[in-house]
Amino acid sequence: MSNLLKGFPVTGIRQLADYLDISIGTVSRALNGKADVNAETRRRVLEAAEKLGYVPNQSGRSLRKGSTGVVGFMMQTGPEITSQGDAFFMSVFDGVQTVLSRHKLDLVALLCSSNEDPYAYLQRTVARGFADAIILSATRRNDARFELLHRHDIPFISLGRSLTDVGQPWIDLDFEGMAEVAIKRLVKAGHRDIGIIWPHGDLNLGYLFADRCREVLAEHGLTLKEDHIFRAKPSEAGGYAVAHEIASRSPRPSAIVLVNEILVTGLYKGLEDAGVKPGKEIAIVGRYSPQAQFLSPTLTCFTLSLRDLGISLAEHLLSVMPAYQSHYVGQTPRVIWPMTLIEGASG
Amino acid sequence: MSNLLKGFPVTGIRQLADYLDISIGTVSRALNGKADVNAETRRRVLEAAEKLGYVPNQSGRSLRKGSTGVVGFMMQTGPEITSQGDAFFMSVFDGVQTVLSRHKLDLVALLCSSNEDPYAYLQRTVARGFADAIILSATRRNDARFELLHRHDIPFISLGRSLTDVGQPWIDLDFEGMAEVAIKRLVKAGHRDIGIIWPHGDLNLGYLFADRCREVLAEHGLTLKEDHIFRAKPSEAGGYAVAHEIASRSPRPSAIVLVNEILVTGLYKGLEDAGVKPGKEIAIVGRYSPQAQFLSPTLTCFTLSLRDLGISLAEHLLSVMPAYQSHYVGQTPRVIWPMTLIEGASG
DNA sequence: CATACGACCGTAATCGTTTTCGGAAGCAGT
DNA sequence: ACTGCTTCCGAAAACGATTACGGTCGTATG
Repeated sequence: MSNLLKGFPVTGIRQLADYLDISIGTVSRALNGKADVNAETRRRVLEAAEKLGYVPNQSGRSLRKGSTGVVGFMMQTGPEITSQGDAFFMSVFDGVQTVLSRHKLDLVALLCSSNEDPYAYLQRTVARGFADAIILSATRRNDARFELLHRHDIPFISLGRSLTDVGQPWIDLDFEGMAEVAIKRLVKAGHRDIGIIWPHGDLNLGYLFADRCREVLAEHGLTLKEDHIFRAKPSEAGGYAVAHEIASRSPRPSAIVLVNEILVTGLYKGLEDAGVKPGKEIAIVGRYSPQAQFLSPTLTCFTLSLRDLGISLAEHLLSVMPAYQSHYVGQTPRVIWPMTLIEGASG
Repeated sequence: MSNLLKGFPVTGIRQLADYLDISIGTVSRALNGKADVNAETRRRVLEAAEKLGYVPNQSGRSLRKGSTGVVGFMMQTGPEITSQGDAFFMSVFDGVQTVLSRHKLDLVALLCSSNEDPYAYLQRTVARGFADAIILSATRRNDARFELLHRHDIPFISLGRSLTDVGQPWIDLDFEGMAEVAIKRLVKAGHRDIGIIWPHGDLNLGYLFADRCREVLAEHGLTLKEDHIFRAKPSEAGGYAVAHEIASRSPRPSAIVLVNEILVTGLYKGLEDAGVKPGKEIAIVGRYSPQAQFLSPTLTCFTLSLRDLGISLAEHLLSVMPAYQSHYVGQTPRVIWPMTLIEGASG
């Protein structure tokens, strides 16, 4: 009762029940909108809860229910790890959340530090019962995390395909379509020797992209030379470094296509410093990013609505969460997300 | 027992205890490193837990203990919200985590969507008992979140000062020092009419920075003209837009100082498009960001180690968490984080 | 031999919810 | 008056962990 006097938030359903002089069962039912509770009683409970600032304890609730009401978005921290910048994820998060909040779900980012194994991290968090569902990013060529979540029967969706397939939904950007459009455009412009920048590590998108590039080039009787496949760290500095490699290769490719959005800034500068003018002596086609539009010459790039991507991720995730699949129980959704070309002066 | 046969992770302490044929109490004590358990027994428990992949359920544990073992980093999502560049948060997170993981604490990002009130969001998450401690960012001039957390007696630290003071620790970048060094440098170079770009919204750092600029200018017999204080949205596009305002003002300031790191890209481009060459017809001093180093002329800017900042945040946070203040119980830490000048060609 | 003590472990209470089950009361129909 | 049905609510059993408490050994001490 002391809390009540101090105007403090009430700390348990017990206190609230005592205050109203009814049982905790009824209070719980009233709060959760169950059927068999008198309208007047419900009103009193709701009113008192509001007045006293009562909020159910999440631990107790999720212990009993076996679900937590939170969705985790797993990502790796560290400057050199993530292939995307803050802005990328912030926008996607925002989309995810607008959907989740309609279902009273909360989104948290599960931050796996750069010196911890992602698989072990994920194992720990799912075993702890932290989240009801998970969104994966930075999908690897073969991604053991898929199997882990599948074994634990945790609903999840991944941003990105993998060779590992456990029947889960995924959404992936259309890197193959991008490869096709980009290569055809460059070939049409007369380029015969096109290089690509391979994204770092073992991300699956690298393979998808490179393979499709090869195919399209082959359709035009061209090949992707092995030494015109460049590796770069996913950072501005990585772009700068790889620029010098590109510039010094002989023969030098006349055009470069890349899927990473943040290293293009460094790439431009590096090429300029090496005396190879982007857009004039070497064509560049890349991905849109907020700063890409301020490069000169303007970057020819592929763009998409990140917020819409987030919305779609959340909706498809909900469709595989048993407790939430209200609308949609069709095929496991696998979406290849289209990107649109912004024609710039760079290629 | 069925789970055991399938090689599945064990799902409760009960199963583990049955498997070992000892009581759950002993298992718990063994796992938590309590004193009165036989060394051999402890070894068996640890081994079995490892083998069977047992991890304590977080809900049960935190219900009993009253703490969750997670630290929340609150941030707002949405493309236009975050005023930081690229991998700002990723780097800070990484630093925070290296410290927290040593104490078996996990970091999660609490993502407040752009269409939810931050105060309400925070209220909800603390009431749910989600995190043991909180790190706040995007500190406002007057920040009610401080009072909220203080009322609920939740340990927290903020990245950024506020006029609201409830005795909590904070760490803030040395915007005043930056103002001082930047202004003095520009004055020394002959500038007499210096303008600034005000960061968006009601962030406290805007006031701190502007006030100190005024003071330092006054020391040199100069003033900060009202119409040379420019407002811009914290984005590349915002920088582009404000560039035209700056270019068309008459008289036009001969130098600009700004604290936001991401709008400088747009600013450069905007000024160029308006025919005012950065570094030649107008000096610019700003903040370092990964892409700033690739501007030309190179940006004169202030930099810091984001990872170290994260480490410091975590350490100071621990020092106000009763269960963790092993080392440090001195004064409430308030740190003004120094930044170092990188001399560029822009000003 | 009796006692005390330390080492180890099992029992059971506890944390705050949700939910099942059954009971009480009221009402209608026979 | 008896039965059956609704409507509402209370009692109590979970959920999975931690921990206070007490009990059972063996061993040392007098």
